[in-house]
Amino acid sequence: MAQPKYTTHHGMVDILPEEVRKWQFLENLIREEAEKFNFEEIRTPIMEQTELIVRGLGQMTDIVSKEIFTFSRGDDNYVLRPELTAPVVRAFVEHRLDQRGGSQKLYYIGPMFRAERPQKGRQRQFHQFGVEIMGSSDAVADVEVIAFMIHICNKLGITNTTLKLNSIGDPESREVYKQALKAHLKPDYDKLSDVSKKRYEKNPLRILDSKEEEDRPFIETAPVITNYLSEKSVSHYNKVKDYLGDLGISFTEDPYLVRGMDYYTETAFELISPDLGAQDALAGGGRYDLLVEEIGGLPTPAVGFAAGMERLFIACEELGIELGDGKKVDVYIVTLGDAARKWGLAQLSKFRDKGISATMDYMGRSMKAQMKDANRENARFAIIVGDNELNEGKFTFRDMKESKEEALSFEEIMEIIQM
RNA sequence: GAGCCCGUAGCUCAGUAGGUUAGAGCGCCAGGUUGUGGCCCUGGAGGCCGGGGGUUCAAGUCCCCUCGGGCUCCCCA
Repeated sequence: MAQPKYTTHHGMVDILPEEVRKWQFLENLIREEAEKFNFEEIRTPIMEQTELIVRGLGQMTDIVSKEIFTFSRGDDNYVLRPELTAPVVRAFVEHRLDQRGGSQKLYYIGPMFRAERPQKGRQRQFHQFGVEIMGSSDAVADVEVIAFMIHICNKLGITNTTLKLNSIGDPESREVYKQALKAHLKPDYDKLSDVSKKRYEKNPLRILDSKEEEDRPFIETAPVITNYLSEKSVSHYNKVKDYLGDLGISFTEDPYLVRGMDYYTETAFELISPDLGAQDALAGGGRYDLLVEEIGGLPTPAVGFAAGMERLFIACEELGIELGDGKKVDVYIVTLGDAARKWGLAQLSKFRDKGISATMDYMGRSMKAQMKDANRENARFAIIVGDNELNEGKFTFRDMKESKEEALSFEEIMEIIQM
């Protein structure tokens, strides 16, 4: 096919009507279930101040250093939001949501932007939903967040996932661990893979995540972060595991699980699916007890997660799960001649006023073509109108599924459809 | 930023060792049924074979460049 003159930007996709049905289904599900958990929706702008994202996620993170879309206008620096935790925290601080009392339970759905090379389960504009609980340091909050994440997957029918769990403690103990890890790797530095060498100074924790075969022996013998946690961190982590057990949520402890944003503390988790290909994380999250203060608010512990909506669709697809219904309409008015056409147009609003969906042909086509169209639109009923019907006040009312029809007055037709 | 694979109708794809006006199925439009869908039959529209250059008497088919897409590494949802 000749390439069209105008196309979407690289990594950005149109969502066409058939697909939108799935999206609406998922969005509705998320909203319904979030309400059951007593989360409230929050919506923030697509663009934020660049400084917020840089400070929030960390200057050295991959997202900030190479994946954000930024531009400026006058003195203002804009960034297309790459995630929503930092913006939600910004809103929390800006509007003093802490003053509403108690802990704040928020959820969100919307597009995010990262300038990466697209591949399966990865786009430059993609969609996430997620929740944030702000103000509680209790392990109950961690577990509710995780429970909601799993709950949505279960509702969709995605049950073959693995919950990976870890605690990365507080910054102080993490720093101690980092030094211990580097000390462990130093003698064998030359044998490490190239990527791991680069990470050695920049972000040694990520070496634990390495998929390179040559790093294996050194990772296996490496010290484990769990042994470097403070008493408080250990206690918190144990409670999380305990409560998860009470809820019957199984998990796999992964002491090598390290997440990408600097703001994470204590609990870290990921939900992995075997159906996603290389990008196997359906959702991920954790605690960020220091972020609110970092952004200028009062010290406020918080925990949250984000899930990739496109990835949920991929998982559903692989599992053969169909989301949403096909298109359909209650009534299709088939008209013959100008008078019938005029009449049909006027009746449409009468149906719609009663909550009945109705449509008709806009192209002045033959009756056969209109019937074909009614079939394609999945109409439940067709009303056929010509001069005869108009004169007699009786219309041909056809049940498309049953292939039965009879002559009825408009009032009788209304009555039947409303049943 | 690096690597691998792929670009023929709206969609899924055929196109023989390079050789006359480029094909199929589905979809779309119309007719077969002078006022009736889903099945069937017939016909039609729709392709500068992603674009440019080269080799050749001849290129969808071979070579180079370029654009676009997919997947992978890195990293993340």
